[in-house]
Amino acid sequence: MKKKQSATIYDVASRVGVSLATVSRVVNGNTNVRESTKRKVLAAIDELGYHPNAVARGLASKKTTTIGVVMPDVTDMYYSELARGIDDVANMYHYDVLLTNTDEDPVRETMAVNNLATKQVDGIIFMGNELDREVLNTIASVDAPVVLAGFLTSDGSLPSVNIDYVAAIRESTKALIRNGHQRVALVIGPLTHAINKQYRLKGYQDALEEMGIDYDESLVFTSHQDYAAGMQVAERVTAAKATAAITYDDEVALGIMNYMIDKGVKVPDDFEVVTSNNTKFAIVTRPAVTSISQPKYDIGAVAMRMLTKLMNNEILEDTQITLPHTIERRGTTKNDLEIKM
Amino acid sequence: MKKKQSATIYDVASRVGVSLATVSRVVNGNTNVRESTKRKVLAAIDELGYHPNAVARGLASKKTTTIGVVMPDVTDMYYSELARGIDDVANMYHYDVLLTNTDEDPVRETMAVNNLATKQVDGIIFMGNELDREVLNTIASVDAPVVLAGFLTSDGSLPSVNIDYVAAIRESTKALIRNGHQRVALVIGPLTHAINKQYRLKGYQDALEEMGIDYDESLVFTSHQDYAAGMQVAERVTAAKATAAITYDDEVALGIMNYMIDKGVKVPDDFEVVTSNNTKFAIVTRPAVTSISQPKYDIGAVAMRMLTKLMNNEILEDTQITLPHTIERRGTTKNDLEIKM
DNA sequence: TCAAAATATGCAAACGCTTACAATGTTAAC
DNA sequence: GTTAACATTGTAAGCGTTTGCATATTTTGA
Repeated sequence: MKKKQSATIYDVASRVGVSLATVSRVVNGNTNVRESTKRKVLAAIDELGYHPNAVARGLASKKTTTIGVVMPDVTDMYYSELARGIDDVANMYHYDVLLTNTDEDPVRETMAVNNLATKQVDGIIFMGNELDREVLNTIASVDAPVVLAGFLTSDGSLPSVNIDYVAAIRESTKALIRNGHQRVALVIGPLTHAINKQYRLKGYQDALEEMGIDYDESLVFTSHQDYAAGMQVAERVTAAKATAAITYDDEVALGIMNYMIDKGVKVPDDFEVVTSNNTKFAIVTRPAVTSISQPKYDIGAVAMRMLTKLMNNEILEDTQITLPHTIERRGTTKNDLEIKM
Repeated sequence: MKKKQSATIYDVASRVGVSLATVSRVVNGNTNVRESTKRKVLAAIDELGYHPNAVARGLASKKTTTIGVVMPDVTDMYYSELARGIDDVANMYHYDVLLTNTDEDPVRETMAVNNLATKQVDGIIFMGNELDREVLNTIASVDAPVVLAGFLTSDGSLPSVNIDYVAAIRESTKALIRNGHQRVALVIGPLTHAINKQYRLKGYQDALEEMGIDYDESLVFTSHQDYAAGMQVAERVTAAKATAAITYDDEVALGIMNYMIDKGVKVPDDFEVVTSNNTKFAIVTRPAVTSISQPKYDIGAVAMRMLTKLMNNEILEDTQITLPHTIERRGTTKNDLEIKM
């Protein structure tokens, strides 16, 4: 049933009348091969339809030209855009990508990393919201470089690429306050996550302080990262008498916005919304959602580029990379929304 | 810098005082091992932190427990949901997933398949809209089973899982016609693709015929699979004096809907829209979009399940699987939209 | 108690390639 | 014509497993 067993390096060697080593050299682009024999080898390779076996190659060379990507969920726009950036530059450097969804479950994250180690990946890119202690240990025990994309640990012990979350949230919060809001809700993920507590919340608090508004804990909400959760939190936001909200996730923002619209609250006239990820979700609604614009594709791409260097044992001049962000003003904020840094 | 070289099967064998073969047997769950030695081996494995090297294993056993997934774009909701279904059942059967984005470029699709063959994947799941001749040849030359998810070839030469596109489009078209529309636009992909010409267009034509309406070619539009393209085609749809549209892609549907809304056309009062994929995009807008509901996750899951059987050399009783679809009635169609089969 | 049957274990040959190192062939300067 | 220096090619030892076959070792039945 199956096609004929593909030729091995031995087949082409014997056909040309040279040794395995020579064939291996031409396959790997080694320069020390006479032009004429190189041509003959190439011809034989072509005739036999020889394709080097990557597994054997990996065993012999200890390099698999494969990297692992562990992410919460491919189905989440934010992560899939990062993944696309990763994949594109991975291909550029001839790496393949082994993808794993974890739903942010530390157990599955640990298993994923271990599994990738077993498969001898040359490197790993890790996405999520927080690094569980156990996962961190696992990562540390793995003999492959790891870089974080789109989040970071509080101690910066692992290379990562992100935007300046503190500044991004600070700017948007201030812009909202300048728009006349005294009660701006902040909807983020669990405060047990460094990215939420030390960065997003920090940016929010900084803005309040700069604008001379007292911090009110009851305006900070925790929500899951999906549309339904947004709808739910919207009720609490309303109860807290907030007149504007900043969210960390686009789907959550849409949930909030639609809750308002469905309740007859005018957006942006009576309620303004700013979200954080600027995925396609932010532009397909009416009104479209004002958002912090993260260079998602680039975050993935840069993370992958860092990883190639690490895999190549190059020294990174900077392990904590911060990419620039902007604010995309759209219909969920009043036209006079003023963005100042 | 790097952690100590991990232990090999040899290390645990010598520690316990047994041969490689025995260790290999316990690792692989072979039953022919005395309970007492099995315990000792397991203990040694634990102490040494031994993890079998999947690459070596792959070389020796000719099985990599890895499958390849080639898809147009992870960033596309439709495909990423299929991918999630694939990934989940792949994990269930202990397979890892090698992911490749092709943007539907036949050249990249060919490269992807060849590359996966090189990496010795045990099977491949292919997504897209059409199989180019060259790609088809490449697939045929690969020594690994392939199953198509979410599309099919006209000759059914490859296993695949889909919904009944003809029926789905026929039903929605008829429902729209019953709602009083004489000019229903059909927005699909290139007619060079079997899935568009032989299935979607067919369903549309069948509906017209059954409802006694003449087929008007000028109501059939071709569009790229994204939001901006939807906006563009909307203009042509308007010019053609269509009063309703059926689209093959949710982003396209949103583009059309927003174009209408922006032009002051009331949806659904003056224009009705039905889309095909029922992704999150269809529910986050106001109005939410009526859609054919495909079991996307299941399509991926079932495709993967088929693949496991194929990889296991089991016989498939049915190679062309059709999963049931429904119609999700939402705000872009009038409430009295009547769905009949 | 012993041979035969059933279980456990070991041996060693693959698997297909990379890569030091050794060997051979060429070239060029004198 | 030599020989040193360089370019080209070959040898063979791994890489870490799996697995068919041979060799113990234990169990079973009479």
